[in-house]
Amino acid sequence: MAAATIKDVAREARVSVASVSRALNGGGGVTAATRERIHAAAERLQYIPHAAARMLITRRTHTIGALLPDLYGEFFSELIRGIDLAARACGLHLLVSSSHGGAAEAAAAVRSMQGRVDGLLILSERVDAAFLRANLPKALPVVLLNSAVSGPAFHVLNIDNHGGSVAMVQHLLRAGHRSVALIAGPAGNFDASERERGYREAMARYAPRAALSVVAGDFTEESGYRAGHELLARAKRPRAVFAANDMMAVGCLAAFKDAGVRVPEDIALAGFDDIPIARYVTPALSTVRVRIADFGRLALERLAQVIEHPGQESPSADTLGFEIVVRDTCGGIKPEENS
Amino acid sequence: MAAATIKDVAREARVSVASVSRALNGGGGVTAATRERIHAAAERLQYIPHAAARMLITRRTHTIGALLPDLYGEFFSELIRGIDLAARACGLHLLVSSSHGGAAEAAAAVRSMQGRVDGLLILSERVDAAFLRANLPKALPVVLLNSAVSGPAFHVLNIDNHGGSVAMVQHLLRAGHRSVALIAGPAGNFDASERERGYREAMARYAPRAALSVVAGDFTEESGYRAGHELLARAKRPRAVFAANDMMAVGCLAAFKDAGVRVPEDIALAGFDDIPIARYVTPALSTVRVRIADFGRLALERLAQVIEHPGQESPSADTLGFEIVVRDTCGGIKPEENS
DNA sequence: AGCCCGCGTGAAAACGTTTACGTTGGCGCC
DNA sequence: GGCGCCAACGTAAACGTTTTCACGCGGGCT
Repeated sequence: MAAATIKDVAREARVSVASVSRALNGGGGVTAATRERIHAAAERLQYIPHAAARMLITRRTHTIGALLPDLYGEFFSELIRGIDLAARACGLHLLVSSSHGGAAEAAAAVRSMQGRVDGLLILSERVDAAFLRANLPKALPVVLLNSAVSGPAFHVLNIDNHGGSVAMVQHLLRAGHRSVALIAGPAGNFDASERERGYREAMARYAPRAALSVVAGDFTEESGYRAGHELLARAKRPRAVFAANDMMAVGCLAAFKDAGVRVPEDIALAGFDDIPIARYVTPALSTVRVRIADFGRLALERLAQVIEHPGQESPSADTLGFEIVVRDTCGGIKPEENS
Repeated sequence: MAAATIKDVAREARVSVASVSRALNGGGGVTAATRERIHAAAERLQYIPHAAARMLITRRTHTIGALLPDLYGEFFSELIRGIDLAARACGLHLLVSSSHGGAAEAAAAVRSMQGRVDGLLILSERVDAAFLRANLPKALPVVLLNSAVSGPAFHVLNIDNHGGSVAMVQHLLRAGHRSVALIAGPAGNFDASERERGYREAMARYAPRAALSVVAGDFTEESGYRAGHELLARAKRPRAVFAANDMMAVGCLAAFKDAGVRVPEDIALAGFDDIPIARYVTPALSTVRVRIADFGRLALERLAQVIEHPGQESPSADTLGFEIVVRDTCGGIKPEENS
């Protein structure tokens, strides 16, 4: 017993396939009685329209693709969660594809998604304007996440990396820490470079005489752990450390603990993102909160809009706000937690 | 300029569409010279076969669907990561759908994936044998993850929840802790109940005189935090706590810290899963390691096999092994970490 | 009473592939 | 030199929808 087709339903309901299609999709053009009969027949036969056939004629897949980096850590978990929730709400399916190391892999991923999706959500360091123009059909709606690509050609949704960094560094300085070091993110990563820019700018503005101190990281806990040890080994330890994301902050915290350095008494620490575990490490991590799931939701909703009204929406670059969340690792005055 | 179709390529290469199809897909039936010409034409036109049209005739989507619970926490992040990696390796796309609260939602999700996927990976408490028989076409390959469904009807891949629990409880007892409490997972969850079963069995076997002590949780950090406080409030505190997953263990650890209870000196603690952050909390969390990404990979590879050889593979229930990872929270003798 | 309009319905084209089946041409074999 | 066979290639059907168009028919208008 192969799956029932629209023809079977038509025969069962003693109407033409056209009427079946109309009854099931478009509201109009069918008498209430026949619609009833058709629905009953469809029900009886457990009819489910063949998605591919529909895509073929409709040119709509009701699917959006998400191009992501290696899905490591809670950031992406939350991001996908937000996207997926919103997608379900919009009646869209979600096709994910991650871990394209090089531009070539990313290009392959984009190409293989061609025709399977109505639009693309892209979060990738490898992707710039040239890449997009080379690999994407003009018509395919795209929303870029945390991308350096700017200008009026593409829809972009960013986290306020720069603003968040400035605010956090400022907060650390205000809390009385004279020297603030940065554990930077991977080179070439947009978020990382923006956060570093914020750090440098805030230091220049609010602590112009303090020495800058930057140690490399790659957004993983392990790199944060290594960076923590590296900072401790330096001739003059900083009084505070700002990690460019929470995972590195968590790794760094572990390094400090291993070395017997107290946080925040000996060294203060802050992260970026406010991933769920941030509040459960000890001491609880002060961080720059960005509502990651909301970020994903917003991105998808924006994409859905663009898909719905193609060309109509003029490309815009939105930026998602942040909050400074003061917990236990950054020392100084601590207002009550704003949950 | 709409996308190029196979006809355009045929015209450009001065052959029929059939030859184009043969040249690009099947190896045989075309002269080397014409194949060359066709490839050149396809290249020139940037031809990408229309996925839907191909699906329609081929009845293969080259896509697998993953039905998951609410994607909260690192467990799912890792799981999806493993699945996605393996999918790419197999040349398959990944359609994810999460957060089906009730059976009705799950059914809707399954139905809407009908025809869009060649097979399904299902990890859901709501799904049992009856559900599957009611909502799935017989022909659709399925691999069940961590499912109570057994018997020869379905392919199942499980984590050794029971074995891991027994081993960890045994380890805690061997380390000298006389009383071990359990922070249980959500009711109705298969992993949760199996882990609880393991706890009870191990206690009965290795500490038959010790009182059992179980407090409810739901696999989130927050529930672990609450459970931690609840345990401390009890008349007689346990000497060790076994949390049914790492997230709850992390939450519980935070609760103990907040209450000034030292781990492991005052109370030992262990978790389950070995999510990435487990080693970065302080003290580092002892836990039952299951290689989550591998779990996802294995599941996908199994599904790919079933898809490739339909009906041929006889349903089997595999169980993934575990390791006890002794870090700092469980006290007692601590061998060097086996990374 | 005739006309036209609109509504419900059916027939058929179209979407872009794959593939079964013919058709050609060239070549070896008798 | 004719016969048949095989390889290369073309023709057309098929996949399951949606949608356009035509058709018939009833009723309100002039």
